[in-house]
Amino acid sequence: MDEEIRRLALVHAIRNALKYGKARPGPVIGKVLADRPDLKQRIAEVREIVQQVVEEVNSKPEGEIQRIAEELGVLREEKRGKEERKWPPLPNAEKYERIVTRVAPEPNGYPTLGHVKGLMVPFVYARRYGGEFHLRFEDTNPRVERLEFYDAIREEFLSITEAAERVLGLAPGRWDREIVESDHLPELYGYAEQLIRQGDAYVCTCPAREVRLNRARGRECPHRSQSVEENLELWHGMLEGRFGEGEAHLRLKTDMRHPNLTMRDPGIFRIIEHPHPIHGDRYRVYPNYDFAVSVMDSLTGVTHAFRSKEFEPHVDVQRAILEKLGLRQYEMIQFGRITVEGLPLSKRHIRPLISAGILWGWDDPRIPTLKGLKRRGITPEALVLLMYDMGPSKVDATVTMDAIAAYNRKWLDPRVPRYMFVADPIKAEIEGVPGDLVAEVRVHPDRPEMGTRRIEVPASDGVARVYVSWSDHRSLEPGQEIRLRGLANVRVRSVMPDGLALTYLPEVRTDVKIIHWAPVEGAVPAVAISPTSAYSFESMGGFGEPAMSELREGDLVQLIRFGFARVDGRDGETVRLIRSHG
RNA sequence: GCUCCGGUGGUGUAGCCAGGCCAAGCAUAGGGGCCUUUCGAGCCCCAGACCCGGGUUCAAAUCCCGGCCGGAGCACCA
Repeated sequence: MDEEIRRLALVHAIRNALKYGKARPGPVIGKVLADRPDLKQRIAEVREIVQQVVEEVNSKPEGEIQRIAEELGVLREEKRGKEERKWPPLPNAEKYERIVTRVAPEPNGYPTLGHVKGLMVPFVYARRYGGEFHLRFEDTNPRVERLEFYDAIREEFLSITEAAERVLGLAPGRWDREIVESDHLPELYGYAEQLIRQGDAYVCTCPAREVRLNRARGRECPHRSQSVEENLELWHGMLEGRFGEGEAHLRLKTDMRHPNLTMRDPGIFRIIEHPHPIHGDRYRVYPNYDFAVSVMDSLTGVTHAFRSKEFEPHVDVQRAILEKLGLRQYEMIQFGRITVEGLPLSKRHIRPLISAGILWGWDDPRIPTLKGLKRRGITPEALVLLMYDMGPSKVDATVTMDAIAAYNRKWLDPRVPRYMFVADPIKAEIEGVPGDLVAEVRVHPDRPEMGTRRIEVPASDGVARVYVSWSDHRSLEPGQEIRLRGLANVRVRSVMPDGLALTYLPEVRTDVKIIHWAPVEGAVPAVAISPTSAYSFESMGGFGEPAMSELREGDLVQLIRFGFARVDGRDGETVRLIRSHG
């Protein structure tokens, strides 16, 4: 037994010594105990043995340690995996035969980066557990919901789930079921009536201001003691239109002195006199969030419901509703929200910027709506990777545009074609060329299978003309040798304010400054728009190489020495590009 | 005010619930290098952190107590 401990200690001591030069007893004890938790009972013995072993190891010369390591087959410590730690197992997963998760957005606006977490978390878990995943529209406030948002959510969510399947290797298939909550209104009315009959809900006709005050002070109002008959009568009055909006609402009877404010007789149904995007004027009474979400989750078999953590105080309310209705309970899990540094994420911030004409619309590339990110050239794959790395954690996270760019670059770099785009072009004349020049460039430097492209630069009387960018132009000095990438080496003869005179050099050298260029003949006019903040952008005009005329809207490219960009469209001859990031 | 969460490198975070494979992981920004008739990309390397004080324990980023600082929620909205 002791021999076994000694051996284990030796392995870890050697490993520790290899890693840090000298072994320390503390970590070695830790590792021994991690391997053999049963030894915790005999901690004193273990300590002593480890102490001895570590001393022995440290007294040996390095070569000897190497030799022992080889003999024992001890390898250098490798990095350990951490993926599983970010996505911990679902609580009580074993209690359920089949895991069912859902994402439940309200169709009240265009989805943003914030929605990606709400979608990814339940989606990843459903797939991981081989369970079921639902998309449920929480459309119980017709005043703010619009039909176009249902479609926008479907569309954007689909591109995210598809990207997740590709990138994370999840089983394909978007959501297994789509549920529109408002289709279930009659059913929900039934549950409301059940609560009234049980004496667990009452119709309150106090003005909103008074209700608020009473809840804050823990005071009951007279309606609370109405009889079941009275409440049923009033409830039907609500449904039939005998009350106007704000004149009556149905409240759950719980405890007006409950320490959790949201638990003090919360409202569960209210009147909204506004046509519903799907049902028009058919209904005028709608459940509020707590009622709708808990009953629908329970009814549709959801086992693990995720929501962002500002709903935490509502857990009590929802559990109370389910309990009073005798409906099945399920796991409720909170996660932290995502914000993007320096960018407005909420509709109430974005909307005024659009009406003021500062933003071009909900797909403005400067804002983190999914439409905007897409237009900027941020791929759904990048968002999935980012969100997966962030995990389902409960802390609020602020994402920087830099981080989004880093993930996007990682995804895009090995895939997208390269083009040369010269911003703020300066005309350069190359003298002494032996004839027409031709550059044969790869579409992608590391992927020859993507093919090559010929760029021709015709010469007349020994002179060829190209554009180079202003930023390169101003850094050049007469006499300097540079290379026009893929084309030729040249020596700078003179630098004029609006031009450049170069001399052709026949030999190829790559240990000089290499710059990009575009031929004057056949150059494609282009403009690159760089988002700089939610309120501003920078626009740079220039010329691209001839092949850029074939680019179509939506194409993603890397503009050499300029950055990644997405083709936004075309204004006549001019290609309009949006620079995603560097 | 009440209730609930948090404080980990310059920045954003993982780890904490179940103390020991943590002399603390990842990303970003920074520094250095490599690649080259192709890059501002990529690849490699470096540097850098557990809010403070006390306690429990063989062992604390992790548990407990106190302090300081920050955030969120408190609708007939979701």
